[in-house]
Amino acid sequence: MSTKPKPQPQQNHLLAALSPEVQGRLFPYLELVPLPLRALLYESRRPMRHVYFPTDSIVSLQYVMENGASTAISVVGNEGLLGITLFLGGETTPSRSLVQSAGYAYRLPRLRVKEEFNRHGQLLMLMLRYTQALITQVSQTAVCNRHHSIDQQVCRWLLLSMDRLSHNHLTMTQEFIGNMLGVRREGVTQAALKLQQLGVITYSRGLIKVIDRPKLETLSCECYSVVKKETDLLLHYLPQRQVITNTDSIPTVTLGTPEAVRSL
Amino acid sequence: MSTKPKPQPQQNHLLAALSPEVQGRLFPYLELVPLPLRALLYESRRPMRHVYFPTDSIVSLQYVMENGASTAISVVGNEGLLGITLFLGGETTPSRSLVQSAGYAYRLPRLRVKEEFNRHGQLLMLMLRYTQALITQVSQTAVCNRHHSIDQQVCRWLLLSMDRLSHNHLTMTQEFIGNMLGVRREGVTQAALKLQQLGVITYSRGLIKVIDRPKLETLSCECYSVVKKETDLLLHYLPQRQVITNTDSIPTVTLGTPEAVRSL
DNA sequence: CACCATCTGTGGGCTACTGTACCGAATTCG
DNA sequence: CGAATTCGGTACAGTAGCCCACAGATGGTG
Repeated sequence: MSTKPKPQPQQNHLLAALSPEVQGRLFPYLELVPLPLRALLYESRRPMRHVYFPTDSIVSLQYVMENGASTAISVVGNEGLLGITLFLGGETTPSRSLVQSAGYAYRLPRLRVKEEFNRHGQLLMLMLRYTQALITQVSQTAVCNRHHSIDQQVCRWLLLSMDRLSHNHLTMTQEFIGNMLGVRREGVTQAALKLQQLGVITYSRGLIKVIDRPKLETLSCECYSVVKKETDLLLHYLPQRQVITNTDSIPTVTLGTPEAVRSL
Repeated sequence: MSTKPKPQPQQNHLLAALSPEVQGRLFPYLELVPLPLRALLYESRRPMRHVYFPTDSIVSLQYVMENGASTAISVVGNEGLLGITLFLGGETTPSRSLVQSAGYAYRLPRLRVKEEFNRHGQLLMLMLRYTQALITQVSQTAVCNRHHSIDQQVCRWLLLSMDRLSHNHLTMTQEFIGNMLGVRREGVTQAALKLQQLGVITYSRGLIKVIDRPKLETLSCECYSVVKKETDLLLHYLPQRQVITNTDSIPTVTLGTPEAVRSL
């Protein structure tokens, strides 16, 4: 606890893009929470209490069917937020939010979001833009599920996950990837074997290292680049974008409550 | 042209849900446009000029891949609108909008939408709610593409389309349904044959009649009902919902310009 | 060190869907 | 009316992914 640097709100692109004025209003209410692997941020059809802004964690939106099979419909990292439902007006969703890569997130109580939302300023605009990027991702998942091979989908998944981390390795088992893509573990094994033989990745017991990222991109289907480009377009050229320069200038308030998060 | 009743703005659920005040501001700018079968409202990645509110037409959001294969990612009828991008802030999308069932829509120039949007009132709220319903539909398409059989998906498609019409027949060929679902025409033929043998539908040369709707629902996967329930929840219990009583009390202004719409 | 749980690799049989090809029936159009 | 086009039905071989079962490998734990 003493060695690791504490994540800063600005590591989340959306929070970073807010003007100092809005940051000043909101940041005092931000609460830093650790997101352990496989924690559930939201259960499906349950009311949500916070909006989460990941700093170094990755969270998947996942739909679980009546028979228990599941599919991830999108991936959210420090480029986005969880809980769009709260400002879209629905309160709940059919999907749930599952932590796919452990890390931290800042969260904001529902009430604060709505309050800021009603000022109709930057936060609204940002959230709406992000919503569109998310829709693109969900759409492309639908397309990919229909038309592309498991091999291609594994590539897409690795790339999407990598983009949301600052290093070239992922901690996830083939079984887990299978759950996310909605395919069998054996299918993922076959895909992983091929990628390893091609010298694109190496892996062992849940630790995947990406060696040749450019090649990984060529092996993926177009779905990855469509999502990537669209997300960059919508979120990377934001007004007021702040680069993280001095990491200790902004006060963060409460330290996390793990047990509040962990529900499975 | 003389016999058919002219569609009224209130046939669109979203327009109908607006208060008289907002209606008074917006309706003078509504333009009625006919949407012929297979017209393209928006081409992918092209700027949009209007938001469309279908009255009795159905429009599909469709993604076309580099190799020409396509998949519909959602269906929009009089419960919704086309052009969410315009208020989400993105201006364009990777998907295109294709008329799936001919009819009419009212459209509003981009500028008017933004103007009304900036008032941060009902229209914003409505659009956001609809956006969430749309996300649900796209998500469920992704799930369905992954896990369900062509038979089930055809059922889902028929039901989603039926819900957006006021009668029990659909005008679409098996080839067309194949394009929408992203499967071969032959697969749709097999599914249609089964449904006909079960006495659920009859069809001939692009005209499908649904005879036993309850049975159709049981044959569909859960994806249909998830979308249906979520949409009802979000949009059917809207504040200020107006029932259409007198159809000629509200003035509509301009008559449509077909050639402006037809781009394929 | 021995054990155990977890993770990964492999094989056989099965099914749904694909690609291709062809044909008849219905409808439209010159 | 005859030709052309569209729509729907059928057949067959090929394959990707599924279900099931089992086995080897790795790493943590008592």
